[in-house]
Amino acid sequence: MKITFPDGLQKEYPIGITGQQIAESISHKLAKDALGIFVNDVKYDLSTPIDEDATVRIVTFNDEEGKEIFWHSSAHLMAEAIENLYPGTKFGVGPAIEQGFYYDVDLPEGIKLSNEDLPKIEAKMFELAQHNSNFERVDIRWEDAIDYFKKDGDPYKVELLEGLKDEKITLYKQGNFTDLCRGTHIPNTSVIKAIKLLNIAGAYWRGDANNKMLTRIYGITFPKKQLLDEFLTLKEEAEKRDHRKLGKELELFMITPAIGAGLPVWLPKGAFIRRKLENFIKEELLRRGYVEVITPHIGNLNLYKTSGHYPYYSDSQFAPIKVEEEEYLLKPMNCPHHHQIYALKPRSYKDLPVRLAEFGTVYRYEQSGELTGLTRVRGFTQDDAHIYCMHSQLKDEIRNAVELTQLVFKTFGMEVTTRLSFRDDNSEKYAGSLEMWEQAERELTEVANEMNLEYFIGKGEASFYGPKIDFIVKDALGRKWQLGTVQVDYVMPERFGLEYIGSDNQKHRPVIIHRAPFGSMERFMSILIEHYAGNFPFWLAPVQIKVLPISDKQLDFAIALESKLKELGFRPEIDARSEKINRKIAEAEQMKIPVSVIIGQKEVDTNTVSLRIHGKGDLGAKSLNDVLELFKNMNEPDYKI
RNA sequence: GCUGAUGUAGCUCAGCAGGUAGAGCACUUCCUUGGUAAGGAAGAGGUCACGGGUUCAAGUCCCGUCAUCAGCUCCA
Repeated sequence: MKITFPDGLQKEYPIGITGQQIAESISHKLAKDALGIFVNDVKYDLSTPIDEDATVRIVTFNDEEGKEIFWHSSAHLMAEAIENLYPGTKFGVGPAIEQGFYYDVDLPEGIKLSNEDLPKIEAKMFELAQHNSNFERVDIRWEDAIDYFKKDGDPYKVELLEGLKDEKITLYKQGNFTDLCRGTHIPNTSVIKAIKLLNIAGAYWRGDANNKMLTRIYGITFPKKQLLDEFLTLKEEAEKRDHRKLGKELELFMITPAIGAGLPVWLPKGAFIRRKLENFIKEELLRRGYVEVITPHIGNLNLYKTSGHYPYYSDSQFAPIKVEEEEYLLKPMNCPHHHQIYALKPRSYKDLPVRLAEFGTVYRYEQSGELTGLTRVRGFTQDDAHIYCMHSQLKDEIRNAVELTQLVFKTFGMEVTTRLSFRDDNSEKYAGSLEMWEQAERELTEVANEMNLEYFIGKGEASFYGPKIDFIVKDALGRKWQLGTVQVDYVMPERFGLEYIGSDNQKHRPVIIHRAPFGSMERFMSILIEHYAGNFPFWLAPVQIKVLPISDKQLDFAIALESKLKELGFRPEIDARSEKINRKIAEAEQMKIPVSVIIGQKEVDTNTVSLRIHGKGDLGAKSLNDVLELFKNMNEPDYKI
């Protein structure tokens, strides 16, 4: 039979040859590194015979799919180790994830694991890996599988099987451990050379908060010790970028229980950066025909009953405040307030689109276990706007909003993924008619396609009033967060009875776009801090230039320079202490200040300054004029070092 | 909210067989005026998260609360 390789090369092989044998026929190294094989794009074990002409692709740890197989098999190995150490453990699911794997386990009565137990499990895994156990695939009848796991006393596997009635059931066995698994797996445990269990946490069975909480153990493995070391180094580096750590070190923000959990307080330096971001967006809004409005932080509860936010999200809002028989809600959203502004007076089609923008602070009662730094908080400010337009204008307005969001990510050089967030089949979750939804989803998709956006579809990720385009970024620790969003809304215009007079002199419903390019200022800042690792570019840095006289003799010159820089609109700071220059430099570098200018007697005599750029080091003496010109250039958002 | 872990000086952390706290950095004062990542000395600084309990005695053991961290659930 004919086997075709990814490079187009074809070779003749006997029927029934396995992936492992094909690998061997190519090279010894490939045979050693091979973890699985794709046969006509279907994942096969290396030991499975191939019995017809096919296109194949052998995967190793260098391929994403190879890693997935490797880590999935590692999860089985961990399960084997756990069963060995804690007999009677019941097993849930144990998949590979982006970085490693986990297994959800239900430990025997009375046994609780903590991080201290992880090395013990690691050691057992390592020992079992050395046994060179093969992963054996067992095809089995559904009834027999049920029997097996019933006898084994594993209710979770039985429950999983209930959902697989009409499918082909396979078990995989390595050493003394057998698991219900669709595969595929690495040929042998011996390729797992480096093992690190990372952490341990609770996870509800099947992700349902009503179910029992199982113990989830996360780990990662590699075919080489060196790869593990690299992974751990990278992880350490990532932890240094954590915005909570940098926020404290650089004095950007604080969060204190004295004020309240999840209620961040901006310190002068953090507040400065945030204002810079706001001003950046404000200029864009002006250019794009938005007008700014300001609305209060609380509003009559009826407003939120009308919008549906109150009933829908009642358990994630702060309780209403009662004042003189009226109830008020700390606003969880800005939209209803903006709708009132739209509804203030009759609107003509000639006035549309009306684009109302506000940096609106909203308050949501997030579950205590959810709060993290600036990324998930109870009070935050959205760079919010609502665009009221005619249906004929909708797609252009969506495009404009998406472009603005893209401009943000481009300016800061952030990597984003784009998600079209659509409804799912649970109609109870959503307001409005199915036709409205289909239309809105179609329109969003059309714009996304016309703009050549690379996107994926998130079913069930829509808001209750409409679908959206969300922009998602990863933080330093690899967790995903939604930042910018553009949402189409046919529901709120109905609920608030919004209208405009068309050219036909009839009343019509406008469509609303909700959009926020940054999303939440707090969350955006958290990502921005991590993105720059605290090394803010010149135009954003709260302190741009550290003026460092070498001794008191240059103090006057330094003070004069500082005032001049201030006059020119820069943000300098002088270090006039009687400390050695090394010390002053060390501290300026540690505070990640973009530029230091060092002034010794040489500089005073020649009217120059010695320039030092953060991360680049000493650039030597420069004339004052050259330096000022450089600073002027650096002060632009698009300046690249 | 749930599971688990953690909470000691402004920061980073040590102390834990229960016998009323310690380091480095930061801070204050003094000395030093030094050319590209931390000069020296002295001093000051703590209701050991908070509230109960056990004990002759609690930072240390037990219970509760709050907060933080990891993950789950949720996220307009």
